Amino acid sequence: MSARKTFGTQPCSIARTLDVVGDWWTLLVLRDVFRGAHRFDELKSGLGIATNVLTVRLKRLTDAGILERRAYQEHPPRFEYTVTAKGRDLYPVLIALLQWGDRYMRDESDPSDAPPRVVVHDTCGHAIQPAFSCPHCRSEVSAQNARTVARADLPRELRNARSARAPRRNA
Amino acid sequence: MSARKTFGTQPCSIARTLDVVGDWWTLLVLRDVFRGAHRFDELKSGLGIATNVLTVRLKRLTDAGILERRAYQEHPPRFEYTVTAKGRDLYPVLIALLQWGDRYMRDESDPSDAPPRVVVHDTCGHAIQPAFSCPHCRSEVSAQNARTVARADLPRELRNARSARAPRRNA
DNA sequence: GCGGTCAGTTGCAAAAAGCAACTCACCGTC
DNA sequence: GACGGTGAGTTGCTTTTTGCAACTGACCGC
Repeated sequence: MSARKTFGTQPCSIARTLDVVGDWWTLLVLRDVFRGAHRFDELKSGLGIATNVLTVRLKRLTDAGILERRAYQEHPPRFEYTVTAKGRDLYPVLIALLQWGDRYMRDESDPSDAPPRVVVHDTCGHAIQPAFSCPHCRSEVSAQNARTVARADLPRELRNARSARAPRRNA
Repeated sequence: MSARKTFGTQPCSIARTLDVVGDWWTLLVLRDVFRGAHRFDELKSGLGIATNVLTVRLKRLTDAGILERRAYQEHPPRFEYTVTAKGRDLYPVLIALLQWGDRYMRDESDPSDAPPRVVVHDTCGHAIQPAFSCPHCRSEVSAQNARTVARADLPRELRNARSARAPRRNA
């Protein structure tokens, strides 16, 4: 019947997020917007994506409030796409994918196949490898020392994470 | 012609990673394996995924070295799927998706729609919201204060990030 | 020997993706 | 002032992928 199921109704934030950005192209479109490609044609030629697919992706992303579509001239109408605050907050997802790919998806037989992109932290000016860390004890968080549990299973006094506060305007 | 393009040939770690885990189902399968679902049937009924699609996804993930397929009994042959070290390192991707969904994908009109899962850090025992931080200056990394640049564009003395060292066996 | 469980396979219909060609409104230029 | 080029798509057609349902095959308990 349907060629895709919706995950949006699942009571799980991962499923709901994937419902919006979980397909092959969407995150790559976002990656290029982060890198400064804002126009339809830039995205098209940079990604090698079919125009009809790009049209649909851009519409979905703007409908979801992740991108913003703005006319930068009127005659003829021309548009540019920029990330909203909501879209900016997807940056960690891209960083996480980047780091995993850097570690595992390189061609080991090709010595020239170094990761071509590095993350630069403006605050301190260094090329870095950001890592998830615990705001409480500041040590690194990985699948080895963390797990997710149903909120209901947590002892009441440990439910101190204000998970999902209202969308922040800045930072 | 083809209904999907391969990103694996792009010289970009994000693209290469999405080539493996970038579709609608793969990361959800992985999520459930992290949560302790290891058998075909558990995954099937937990996800509501079609069996043929699950078969293909599990095969892709084991071929990619992200999951491991092990017979847990011989007669009749029964298998279980567990994450490898490579698969475990995808945990940050799921965390990143979880946190974004917690912030943006809740139903604001439904007060009972709290995020049902929280991350617990075994090391300190607290429910936490892990954040990407810079190992150098320890401040939070976001799209606001970081960007990716082509490695070649970096001043030589700042190329101090050993990005993508060989796969670690532990931690 | 009957129903139940596990781990799939097979077959078919519907949706999505790829590709190529086309549109429409302008803009610069020869 | 016709000619080519650019930006942002739309349309049409074909190939893949997904969803769904039904079926298989080996065993197990009763």
